[in-house]
Amino acid sequence: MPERNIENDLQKGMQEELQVLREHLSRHRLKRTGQRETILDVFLHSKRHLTVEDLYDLVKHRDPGIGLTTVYRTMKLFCECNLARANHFEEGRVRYEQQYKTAHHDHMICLTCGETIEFVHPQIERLQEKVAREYGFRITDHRMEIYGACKKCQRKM
Amino acid sequence: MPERNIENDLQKGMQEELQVLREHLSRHRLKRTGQRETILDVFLHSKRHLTVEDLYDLVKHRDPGIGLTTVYRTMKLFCECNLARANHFEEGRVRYEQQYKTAHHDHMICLTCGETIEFVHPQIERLQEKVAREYGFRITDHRMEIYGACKKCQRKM
DNA sequence: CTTAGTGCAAACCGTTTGCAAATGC
DNA sequence: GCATTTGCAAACGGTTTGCACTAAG
Repeated sequence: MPERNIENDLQKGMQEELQVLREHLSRHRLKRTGQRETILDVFLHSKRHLTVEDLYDLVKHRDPGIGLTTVYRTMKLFCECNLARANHFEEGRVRYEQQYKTAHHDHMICLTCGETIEFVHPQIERLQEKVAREYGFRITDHRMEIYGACKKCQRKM
Repeated sequence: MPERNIENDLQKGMQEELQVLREHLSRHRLKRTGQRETILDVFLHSKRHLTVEDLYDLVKHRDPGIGLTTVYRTMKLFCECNLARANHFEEGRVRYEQQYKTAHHDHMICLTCGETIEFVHPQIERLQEKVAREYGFRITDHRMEIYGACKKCQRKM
């Protein structure tokens, strides 16, 4: 495994996520590899809602040897340890966002510029739970997306 | 264009949808074909949330000559005239549901048996509009999906 | 030294497209 | 007749898989 300055990582405040990953790996008798930690680092320092391609391009700057397949496999792994979350918006492909210690939120997606506004509305959350209860349904996950035009794009029209 | 018993169609109560289609076609100088009306008929008589493959299999019973491509193209056409609506749930592919004169609703999807419960909650709808307003966002569409285990499947566990 | 992970190329799967033949207008 | 539609096969784009090789434990 390539050298890694862990002190540096700690300073950047990512000790917890790195630890979550390492614990998950050892608990499942999986291996700690340079690729996995590099991808985690890139993922944690990037903005939200990235495609595997996006991530791959960023990762290549750091280590050009890492393959696209590894990024696919690693993002799936991150989902398993709840470091990432896969969003299937209304395009063909998946977009990942950070999940660890990130409060639940919903999305408002501008169809003109693509901007994604995150929001939470506790009352809506409560009502969702109430509806589920009425149907005897046990929630494991939910999503809400509002599509339309953001403030800026409305002005341009 | 193949023969078609329109009286029969009328009895089945689909005159309106058929008319919507025909009007859309003539308004856009498109052509009325047997395939399109057969697919519409199958679509209207089927249950909700069908894959293009599902539809294709059903259509083949009626007219084995119809190609998969035509079903793809036709479902897109139905979406344009608001007879159908495409749902991108958390699988790779699209599922279509009837849209004409169908009230807006959200989905509760059982991850065990795949059952889809439809529901509406006016208060949630109102709150969504309110949130959008707060951000100066103009809604064109929205979706809400709750994933989990339905009543039946919980009992089995 | 055993098992898991990697990178590459090939496979996959839902969907789209190019094209020649068929059909509606 | 002219433009649109059809069905087929081939292309496409995102994702997965098989495999020989490498590296972690």
